[in-house]
Amino acid sequence: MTKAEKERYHHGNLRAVLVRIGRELLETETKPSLRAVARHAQVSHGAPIHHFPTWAHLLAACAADGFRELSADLACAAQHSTNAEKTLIEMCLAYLEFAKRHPVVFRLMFNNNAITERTEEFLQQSSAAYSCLQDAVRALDPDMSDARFDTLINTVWAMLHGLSILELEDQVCRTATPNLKTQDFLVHGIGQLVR
Amino acid sequence: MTKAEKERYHHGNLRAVLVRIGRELLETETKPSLRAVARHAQVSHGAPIHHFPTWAHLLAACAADGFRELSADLACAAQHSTNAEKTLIEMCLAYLEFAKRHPVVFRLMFNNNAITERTEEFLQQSSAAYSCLQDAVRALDPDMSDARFDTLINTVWAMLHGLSILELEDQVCRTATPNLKTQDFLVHGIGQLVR
DNA sequence: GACAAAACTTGTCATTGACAAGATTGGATG
DNA sequence: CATCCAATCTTGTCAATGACAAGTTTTGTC
Repeated sequence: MTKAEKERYHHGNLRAVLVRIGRELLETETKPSLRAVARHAQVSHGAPIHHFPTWAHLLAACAADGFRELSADLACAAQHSTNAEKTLIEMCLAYLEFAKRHPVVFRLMFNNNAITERTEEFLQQSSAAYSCLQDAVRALDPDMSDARFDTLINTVWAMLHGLSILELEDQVCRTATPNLKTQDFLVHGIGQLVR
Repeated sequence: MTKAEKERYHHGNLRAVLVRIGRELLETETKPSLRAVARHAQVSHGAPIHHFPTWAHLLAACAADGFRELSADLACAAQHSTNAEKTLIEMCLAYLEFAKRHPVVFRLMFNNNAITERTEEFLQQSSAAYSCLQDAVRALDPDMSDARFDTLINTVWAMLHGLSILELEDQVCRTATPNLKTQDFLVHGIGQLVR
């Protein structure tokens, strides 16, 4: 049986479809809801409950899916670099790009006001993404002390995430002419931290 | 007429009370709502509408109130320092403390997923708070170039805000023993940026 | 081929945000 | 001081939502 387009009672793929549509509606609609997701998926309003007991669980799944995609982007950005510092910079730029490409889901992923259900899947995917960044920082100097590592990972991630939010909320300060790019601030800031 | 406890038809102070209760419910309840705020304020469910046309407007007012308080905290932190760098550090620590003290409102203030109504009051209070930080950065060297200023303000704010979020979401990495404090990371990071 | 579990539908309920119409109050004006 | 108007508040209503329950269809397993 092809899982493709058969109009059958058992959707067979509903969970993944709900997450995909959920992410779409989050980005495009002002008032996404479980029922709206169900309508777009062409199923009844009660169908999603078997995959997501509450709306919060679907949100957590959308966020987890975002982390999955982010991890992939980070891994992809890392694979073409020669030295460790360039790798880290590339990953940071990929992170920033992800934020700009999926603003709503990005905000959701890191907002514990919205993520009220910290699903197993959510925790797993979120820490997997963190691991990518941690590995890249550790690679700067495999022999660094624990204290140095803590300092680096926390300051780098803070800089990276903070600047992504600034960019997202359109609050990057630009008084100089010609304007400096957000990427410039990011590369400069990370560069200062890792030295 | 004392505006204090008179049980009267015209509340007289309702707008401020709604914001206060709104902020309280945001921090304590899992499912705050316009009607719940009205109940706690002992007014009918229709009363808030004359002060806040929609729930989003009340959220914006709560966020604006948060920015107001943040500005006060920043100003207070700044007034007892001698040199510009120490002043900036003190303000950063106050910012972090504010985030820890009001986690939900803090997340709200900087989350444009939730703030769908960018009220005049909200924009005003938010940029007022930014101004505090900008002034402190400018004071590091009143003669710095625009490019230098842009770089500093954006990296400092990114570090500060990013680390506050890390702390809030309990994702500060601590592998070293004894554990380093979040404040240590912050002071160290800011120190590296301003030199 | 039967049967149990999973997936989906339909129906229902309390709650919510938003709106409308009416009641009450305070203050400005004469 | 009397009047009147606008602001404030109440009550009632409606569609939409999340959550749940009960019933129906399908899948897969023995």
